[in-house]
Amino acid sequence: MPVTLRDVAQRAGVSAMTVSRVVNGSGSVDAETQRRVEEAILALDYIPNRLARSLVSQQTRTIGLIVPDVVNPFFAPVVRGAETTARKAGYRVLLCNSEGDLRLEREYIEDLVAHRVEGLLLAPASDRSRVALLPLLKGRFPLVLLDRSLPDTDCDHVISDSVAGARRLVEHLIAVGHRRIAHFTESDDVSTGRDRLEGYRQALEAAHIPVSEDLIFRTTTDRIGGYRAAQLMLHLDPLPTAIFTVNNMTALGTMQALRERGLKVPEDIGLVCFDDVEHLAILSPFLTVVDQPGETFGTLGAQLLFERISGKAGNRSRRIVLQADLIVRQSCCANNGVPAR
Amino acid sequence: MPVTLRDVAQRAGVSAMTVSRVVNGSGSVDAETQRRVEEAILALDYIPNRLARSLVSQQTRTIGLIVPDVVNPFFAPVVRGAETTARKAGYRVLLCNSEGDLRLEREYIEDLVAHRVEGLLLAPASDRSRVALLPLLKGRFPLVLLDRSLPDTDCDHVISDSVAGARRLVEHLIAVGHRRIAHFTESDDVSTGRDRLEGYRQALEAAHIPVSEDLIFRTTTDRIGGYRAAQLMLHLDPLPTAIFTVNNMTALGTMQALRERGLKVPEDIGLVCFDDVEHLAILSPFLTVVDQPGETFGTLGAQLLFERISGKAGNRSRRIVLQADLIVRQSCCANNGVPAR
DNA sequence: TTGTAAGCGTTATCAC
DNA sequence: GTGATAACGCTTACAA
Repeated sequence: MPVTLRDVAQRAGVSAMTVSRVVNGSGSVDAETQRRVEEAILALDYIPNRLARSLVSQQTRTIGLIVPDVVNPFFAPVVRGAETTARKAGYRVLLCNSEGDLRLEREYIEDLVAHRVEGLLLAPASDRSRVALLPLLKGRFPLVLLDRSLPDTDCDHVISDSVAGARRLVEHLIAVGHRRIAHFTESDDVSTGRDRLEGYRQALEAAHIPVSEDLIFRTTTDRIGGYRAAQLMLHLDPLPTAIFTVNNMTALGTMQALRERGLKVPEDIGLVCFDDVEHLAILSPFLTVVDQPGETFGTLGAQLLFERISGKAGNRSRRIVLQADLIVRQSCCANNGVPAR
Repeated sequence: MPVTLRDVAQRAGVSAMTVSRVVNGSGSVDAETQRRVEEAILALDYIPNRLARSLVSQQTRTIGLIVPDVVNPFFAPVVRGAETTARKAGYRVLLCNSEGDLRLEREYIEDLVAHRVEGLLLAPASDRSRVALLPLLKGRFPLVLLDRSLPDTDCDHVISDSVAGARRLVEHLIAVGHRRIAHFTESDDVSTGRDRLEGYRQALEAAHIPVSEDLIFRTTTDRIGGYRAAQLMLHLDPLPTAIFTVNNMTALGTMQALRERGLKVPEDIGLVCFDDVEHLAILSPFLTVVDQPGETFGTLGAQLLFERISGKAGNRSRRIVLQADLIVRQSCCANNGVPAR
């Protein structure tokens, strides 16, 4: 139903090829002919069919970007960074929300490949995302992993140093006097979760504080997960004096549960987490966090990807580890002393 | 370079058509042949080229969704609602971030049309978005506007009742004793801004409070905008006792400026806004807001669009106006009395 | 049940 | 400077 090249050609009294040349500014066209063609294009509101174009040119100038949650304040800047970089390179981005769901993620991956995107940026839902990537890996499809790495998977990465970040966060808690520190983490099949748990252990061990499995709660990395973990934790006696949650949303849910119990942060219990909570610091400038440079994840990820796409990347896979910055605010009793338990 | 139907056909020792039939489950294929073809598909990791498919079938089963800011807590659920509904209908969504930029928005519109999306959901950047839509409107292209309407534009809409919402918000302020109420709004070419200003006026006039242009500040609807408007407002003497901001991000920026001046909400000054601030209420349960049902915007918008696409919609354009709910918290001195000025 | 031919809308190539 | 032709990967229509 839409207007095609032929329609324009017919109206301008020329061949399809001439119209194509005018549209693409390729080849040379007589000035008068060009004028007639342009007139026809405008009159008919002709917009070239990219499907056909891509089919023949064998390039879509499109990349895919899959994240577990566009809405999460951490991923939002990642998306922005990737999109900006892609635009500058003349590429568009197909953005997909996997909702952390493996099946949905797999569907999106196939979908994007079916669309013949030239590369894929993926923040995988979990280690098990690997299965869906196997065919791509085998075919050396341009692929860059963001935020989370995959075991036994040799491909480009942009991640941050979760071990060091978590360690510093917990060291900070210890430095201000905490010794009974709970950790809310996710199931064992997400690299960031594993690494942050490792950082937690390292910090405790370095301070000769025994690591108690009773203080480690497995949960989902959303608000509900934080809420549930906190509820479980509240049964402990004595209560921990501080909590380290695996990410921002988990911290929010935790806050909610603590609030409902009448516990105040940081007076009654300390709270720190990974990922800053954009905007939130303005309303409640107290959560001490490890802030990851989201936009940089997107920017660098896209850059790596374009190097792959253009074949400039070589055979070895690159691994970029970004620094995660500690932002100390007041959520851990740094100023008021640790509650006695 | 990717594997094609022919490659599979060759490997399975059949014609391309047979492979096509197996892939699509259309026509009838001998069980043994089918097995061989499936084996070949698996062995080669064949994924059908959707570009080619769409080109011949003349349908992409794809819709476009353009919002000014995926990250904004209001639009996030809109996106989710639209995506879920689309998926159920067997469609995928191309999600684009216009950043409120008219040029970018226009590029995305053309891009999506070039992609031959079958319909478009658009939360327009401003009244001037209309220009880019003219060709679509003329061609009766399936289009549904979200959140914001466009002047002199006859097409399907899902908006909320900004006039009534704003009126109720300001009536509430008045009811608890405020009379000197500032309003931070956007430039005049966004329908929601206009409507909320209108609601503000109506509420004041109904209470026989003169509308003072000095109390109305035009700004951008992001955090920076709120911050700047608040800084200007702080020069007023006497200060207003309450502020009504056009949306959530503006309120955040306003908070920031007030905080820097040592003004507390709601003790020193009241603050209410449109749009709830997801998650935020947990940390700081005090902002009184008009909450718009974001997800419903997306869901209904997509439904309207699919009715258009399938031709079930008829000629007249539909206009859905959603109720905007007042959520009273404690940001307007309801409990503590209005500061004397 | 299976294969052949034509064509979707565009561009690359090579004549004219 | 311009146009015919083939091809991109696939499906519809028809033939065997």
